[in-house]
Amino acid sequence: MPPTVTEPIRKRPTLHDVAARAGVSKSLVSLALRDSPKVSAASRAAILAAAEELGYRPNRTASSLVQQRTHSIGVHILDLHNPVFAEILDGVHEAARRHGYSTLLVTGNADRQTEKQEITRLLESRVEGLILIAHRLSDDDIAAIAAEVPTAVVTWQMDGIARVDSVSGDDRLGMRLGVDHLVTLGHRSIAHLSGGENRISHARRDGYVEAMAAHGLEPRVIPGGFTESQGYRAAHEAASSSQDDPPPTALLVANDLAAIGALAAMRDLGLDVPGDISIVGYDGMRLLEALDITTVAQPLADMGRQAADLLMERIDRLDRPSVHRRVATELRSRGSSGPPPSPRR
Amino acid sequence: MPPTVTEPIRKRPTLHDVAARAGVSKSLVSLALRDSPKVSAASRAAILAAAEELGYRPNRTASSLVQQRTHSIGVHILDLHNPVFAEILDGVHEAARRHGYSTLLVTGNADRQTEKQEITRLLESRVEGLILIAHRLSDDDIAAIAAEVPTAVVTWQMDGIARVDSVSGDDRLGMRLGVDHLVTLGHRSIAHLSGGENRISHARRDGYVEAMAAHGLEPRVIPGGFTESQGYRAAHEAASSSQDDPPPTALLVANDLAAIGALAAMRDLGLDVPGDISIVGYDGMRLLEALDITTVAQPLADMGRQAADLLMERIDRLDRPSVHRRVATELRSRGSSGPPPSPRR
DNA sequence: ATGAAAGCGCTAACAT
DNA sequence: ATGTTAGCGCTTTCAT
Repeated sequence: MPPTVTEPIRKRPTLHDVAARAGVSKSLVSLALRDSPKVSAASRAAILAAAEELGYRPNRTASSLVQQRTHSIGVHILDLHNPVFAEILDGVHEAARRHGYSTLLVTGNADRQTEKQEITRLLESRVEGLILIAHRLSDDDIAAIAAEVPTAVVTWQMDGIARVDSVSGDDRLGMRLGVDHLVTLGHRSIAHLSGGENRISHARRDGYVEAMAAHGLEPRVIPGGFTESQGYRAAHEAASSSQDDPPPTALLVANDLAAIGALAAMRDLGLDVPGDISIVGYDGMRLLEALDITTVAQPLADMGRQAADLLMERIDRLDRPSVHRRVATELRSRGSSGPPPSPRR
Repeated sequence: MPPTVTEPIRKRPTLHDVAARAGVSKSLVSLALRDSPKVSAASRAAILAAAEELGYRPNRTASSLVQQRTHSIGVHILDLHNPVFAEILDGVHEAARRHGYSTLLVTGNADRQTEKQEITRLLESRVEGLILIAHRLSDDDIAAIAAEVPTAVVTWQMDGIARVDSVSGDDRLGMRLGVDHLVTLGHRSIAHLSGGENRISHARRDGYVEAMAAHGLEPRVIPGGFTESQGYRAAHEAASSSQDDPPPTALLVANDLAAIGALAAMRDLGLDVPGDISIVGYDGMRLLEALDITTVAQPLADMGRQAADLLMERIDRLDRPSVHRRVATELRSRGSSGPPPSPRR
């Protein structure tokens, strides 16, 4: 059992208090605490002791104010419930730490209004750069933000906006990989469960339609979304055939989370995966390995790392031209995809 | 295509600049911007216009410094990869917003060292309160932190530490519910895949052992962890029988993520769930509904909400006695649990 | 090696 | 209703 602390939380000691106790000036304390070499060993020892005894804790708001630097970057995540974003964030954290920056993490939870508010908060906190891990803002919004602070966007390619860099996979190519995989397995009736009305979903949908056309196949897009439940509903709809419209033999889903939902729907419909119907997701989140679901994978942590690296570069050199980094997308074949059922009914 | 901004990022305008442009004093601008009633309509209009034209953005570090308040709380999350924590966080966010606080979100990603550093950062940023959504700190660490700032702990009951409140489910009861569920289905050989060496895992393990004893059954604990891969390994070990040690007919797993891994292991071993073996998770995260896995559920968002509410209360009344809130735990029966295979071999 | 003084951008107490 | 003034806690010249 730890000692029960009962004194009231007193006003925190300041540099002034430490200085008084160590019998030196404020300036010297400041230097000593930041390991300046021009402090004598004796003073340093006295100062460190005094700080320790008082439980001194530097005040970042004060130091940020005078330094005109916060040493922090803001990170906006679209939706913390999607593990994909946590994986991207790992890379961001790693790179930010490496560069000596701390991160201010916020989320709009997929609500555009909240998203803007949270970003405003970051700007008021004077972050030195901003990383948007997926977002719902318009190009104008982004341009306005980037006019205030260097910005890097992950999961979407940004072009022609000053001071904005971006990192993304190739969504069209990715969908092509997915379609090719299924066609190679023998599928011809492949439906796409879309991710809803946003840019990424549109790109993936377009990629799907193109790839189907390239194989001379008829596309079929079922409106869906990026969550398990939306995937569930869309998959349910896709697989419940009407008599004049036989169900597809494969579902290419807009993202991994929705693919999990799709799998659930097949189970509830009593369909075997991949025996009756194949399912392919998109993003490559870790969890899908355990779930044995085929997916079009992106190097998530690496995307975050690259975005943070680009941002740091830009903070140092504000007017470098915008760059976009395209990362490799690859198909990871697992147990949720296989040949179509042999007797087509 | 948005207008391409090319001017360099100039020094941000301050209150002083706005005041000069509007032809009034700094103080009046400050008042106007914060909707004080003692500003004339004319001045207010002029000030708002000037601020707009200059693209004025208040500086929170400055305002925090002078107000001696940050209007923010710190939130530490053990592991952003576990969707359980995102659900708890929803509740925290909701309550914090309601009380007019913003949140500073950090994660140690299950690394004790990083965890301490991140919390230190929060303290230096002068958060007015701290919420720990699972943690690996000692009671002494917590006591030291709480001596600086009001603290609320989620998922673990804290007792006897001044200025620390907590919200948790009843892990022993929860495990009892899990065991009872399986026993009622007819299971007698129920193994527990533990969550590793931490307090929560220990409590859940103890609860399991007690519940088994209450039914006169032999407990069997397999060391595991809180991740999918650890669940996978532990389940694999549990279900691969040696000849003198028949495999259990049910696995009661330390948390949901590990239960997903356990399910994967059964699939890879060619075992049917629940035909050959039943699986029950713990936490009640949303995703498990789609995956149709039985789990011992806690009201996650509500736990976060209550923790934030307690924290706000304590910020207002520092010396209120510590309180612990216990939330209801319930079994959600789904498709991963059923009767044991009839011919026991 | 150390200290005095100025000031970061803002708010608040006080004056008018 | 508006302006003046004095800091908040810190870093950073500039002296000594």
